[in-house]
Amino acid sequence: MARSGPRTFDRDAALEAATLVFWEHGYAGTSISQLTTAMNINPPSLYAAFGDKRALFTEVVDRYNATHGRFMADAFAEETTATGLVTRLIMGAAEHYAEGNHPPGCLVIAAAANNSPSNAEVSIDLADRRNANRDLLQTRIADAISSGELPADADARGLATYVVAVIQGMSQQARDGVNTETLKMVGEMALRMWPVQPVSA
Amino acid sequence: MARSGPRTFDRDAALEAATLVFWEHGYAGTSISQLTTAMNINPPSLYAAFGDKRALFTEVVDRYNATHGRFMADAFAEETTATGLVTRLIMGAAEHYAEGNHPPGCLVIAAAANNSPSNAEVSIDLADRRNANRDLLQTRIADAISSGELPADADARGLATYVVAVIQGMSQQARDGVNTETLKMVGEMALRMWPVQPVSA
DNA sequence: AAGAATCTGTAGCGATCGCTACAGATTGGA
DNA sequence: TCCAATCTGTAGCGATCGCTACAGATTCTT
Repeated sequence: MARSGPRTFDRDAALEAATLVFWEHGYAGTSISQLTTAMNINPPSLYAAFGDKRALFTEVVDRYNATHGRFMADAFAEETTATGLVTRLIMGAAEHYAEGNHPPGCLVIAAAANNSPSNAEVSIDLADRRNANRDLLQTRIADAISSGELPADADARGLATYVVAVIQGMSQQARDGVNTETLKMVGEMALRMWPVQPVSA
Repeated sequence: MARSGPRTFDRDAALEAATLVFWEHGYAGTSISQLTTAMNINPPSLYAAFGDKRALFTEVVDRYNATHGRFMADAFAEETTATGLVTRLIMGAAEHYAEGNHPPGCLVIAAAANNSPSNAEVSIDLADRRNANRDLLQTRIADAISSGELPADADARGLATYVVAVIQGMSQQARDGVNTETLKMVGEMALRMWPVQPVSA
């Protein structure tokens, strides 16, 4: 491998490799040694290209949201009704969380679950992102209530928290080995309590 | 503190202190130093009384199930119908997961979410316990289907996985700051899709 | 009364952690 | 052509990790 001149490793491929390791083991369960082995670079290259472990992790989370977890942002961007959005979020989780060609579940939910006090900021960052998603969903549901799409007595916060809880539970079940078929069944059951049923295509 | 003779620290109180630290930070996020500070003993006392970090963690999990998480075992032991059992499990989670006088959520769900390969057995142990709970619930639901309590076309595995996913999601939401009132709302929504509604007392 | 057993505190072990100093070596610009 | 800039590899830093050797000191048994 070259020892000078333009960077010779594929930064994007290295970042994807780091994503898989953090996704499986979490921030606290992943060492620099594991990362450099997976990324096929040495520590000084990791630090030169990414900053430090925490900066790399932040970039990994951004990348995850732009790739593997993109179905959520797409659902928010493309669905115009709360019912369509929620259906797509839940069934998207069912479809993606146990695909088998990457670690199961969701990185944003799982990767900072256990941290020491010295790494608390990592956990807080991911909690903030999850809560921002729930708040966005709550806003969409509140809009649907205001527009008459959902019943006036529906509770936006409760519904948003329920949907997020179901998705987070599906992530955990996927990590516990549950397959896509069962996750889809869970998704369908979860949607049975939705105030209005989506029109079948 | 005495330096000989009968053990002078309260083993049970020390174990409870360790439970709280593992519950909040998880196995990988908790150091021996944090444990000995919380338990108010020195490392040799910890090792003499509990074995090693992993053995202590196993004992902590047993203690958690016998105390804070006891509502689940009680529900299995005392409810005679699947509908009563599921209602009690979900509403018990809502009631207990955000009490405020201990870390939020469920230790069995959260405390081994991130581990390095060298600690994989810790994660496997907790996953096995969670899956054993889901399997037990599936058995109870299957029995209810056989006995006619639930419709013949109900899917025991799907229902059990749904219930466990909801409980796990509620644990994660509690850890993300959601309060008991909202968790109860989520529990009630989750139960709306149950094949039969419980008779109100 | 004395000694064995036991519990505890102090100090520190070897290993691993996140990270970096420094040198090798290539590329590109002056 | 030469030198600055940059990337990389090797070796290893200080700190922290899980854990323990050893000594202090009390209790209990003989």
